[in-house]
Amino acid sequence: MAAPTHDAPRPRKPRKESVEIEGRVLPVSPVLDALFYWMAERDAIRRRKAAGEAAPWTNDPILAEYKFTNVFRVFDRTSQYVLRNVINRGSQDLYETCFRVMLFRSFNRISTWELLDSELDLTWANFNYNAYRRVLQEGDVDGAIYGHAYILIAPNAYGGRKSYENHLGLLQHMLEDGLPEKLVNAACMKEAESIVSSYKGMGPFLSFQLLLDLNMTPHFQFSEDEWAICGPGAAEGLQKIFGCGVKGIELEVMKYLRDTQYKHWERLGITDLPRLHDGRLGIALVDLEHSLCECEKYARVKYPRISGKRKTYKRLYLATELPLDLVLPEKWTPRGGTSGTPISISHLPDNEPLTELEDSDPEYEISHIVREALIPEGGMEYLVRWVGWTPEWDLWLAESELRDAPEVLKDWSERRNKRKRRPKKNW
DNA sequence: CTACGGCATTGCACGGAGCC
DNA sequence: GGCTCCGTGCAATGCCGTAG
Repeated sequence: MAAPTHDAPRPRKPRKESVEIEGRVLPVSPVLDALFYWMAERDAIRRRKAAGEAAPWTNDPILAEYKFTNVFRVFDRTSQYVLRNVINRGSQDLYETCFRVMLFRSFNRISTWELLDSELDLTWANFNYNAYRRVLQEGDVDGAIYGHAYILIAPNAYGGRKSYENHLGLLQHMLEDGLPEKLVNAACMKEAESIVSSYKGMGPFLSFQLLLDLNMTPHFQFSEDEWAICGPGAAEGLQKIFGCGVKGIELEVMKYLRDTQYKHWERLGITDLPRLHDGRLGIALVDLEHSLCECEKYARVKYPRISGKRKTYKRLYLATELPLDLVLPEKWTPRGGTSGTPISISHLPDNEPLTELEDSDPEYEISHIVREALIPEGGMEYLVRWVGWTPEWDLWLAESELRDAPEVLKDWSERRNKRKRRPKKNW
């Protein structure tokens, strides 16, 4: 059987590992190992590039071919820009810093920021709705005001006709409402998120992303290892690992992954751990959330048969011409000790092994066939549903592997024939 | 009353088709 | 080969309808 893609050797049966989280027994797919492997290799690529090594920086065909963000959000291109040009430049006053960060993320596009910066004095003290509106109106000639990292919704509640007018209105309203001060007084990021989410147009996910940016400023020291919003991409990634049983307990499952990370690094023989800097090995909760989303894209290519909402991933990797010169918020770096670093890997390695389901029942029972497909080598493969397992555990099996279950094949061919007759009504 | 699903809406990058 | 046109997809949110 030829393996034309990066498809891993296919297990003949569903994997028997499972974990118990929040009282739920969740089966574990190969994407679990892919997650830890992806995080280690993606961050190793970053460090190889930063060290000035020549391309290619990886032997992994998928990481070489497709574009993925960093394990650590702060190293992504736009975050680096925000840190250098939005946060570190200009007044460090609470309202001014927050204003600049919120203005940037309103459009999330470097060229828009630079347009505004070239025309206006980007301070809250001198903010003028109409002046900003005019500049954006002129910048809108090619329709390129918004970046594409997140889909930004123009809240109609702010009286404008164009999206950017509504976003300017939202920004002005948040500042006039004293949002920076409210956030500084919030006890934790979760509380801050509920404050930001109370504004129309700011959902939990966008609020969380904004708070991560604000947390790079000197004014905030929210822990990024205690709480996170599990975005849609990360939730999808979790489902590819643990099945649909993760619904509703995403945060707890992410905490489980954070707490057991050292066990997984060791189990997989990964010694070159991802690191924010040399004083801090491993990943925090927010990095995990970020990585789960990317790993889900990786899994679309590597495990196309583990189904998800989206089937393909097309963004190709293009090597950047500029050498990497990455910066971190000053307060994050470990000069003179560990205090002040927001990411605390305080969770000790947890040596509890994955709970193995008893091997007493090694045979998996086929419930029914879901689909069939001709394979290039000739012959037929069947997508098989297992008794007691959800659709994401469906496996493609060759005809020969179904020899022990002739009644399943018979049932399938009967149902298929019935279905084939139906569309004829249209003729 | 809440919770949840489905759908509309949003801006724009990307990639393929079709044209010169 | 280079250009435009157009469809698709995205780390989202709001709203409305239905189920409980």
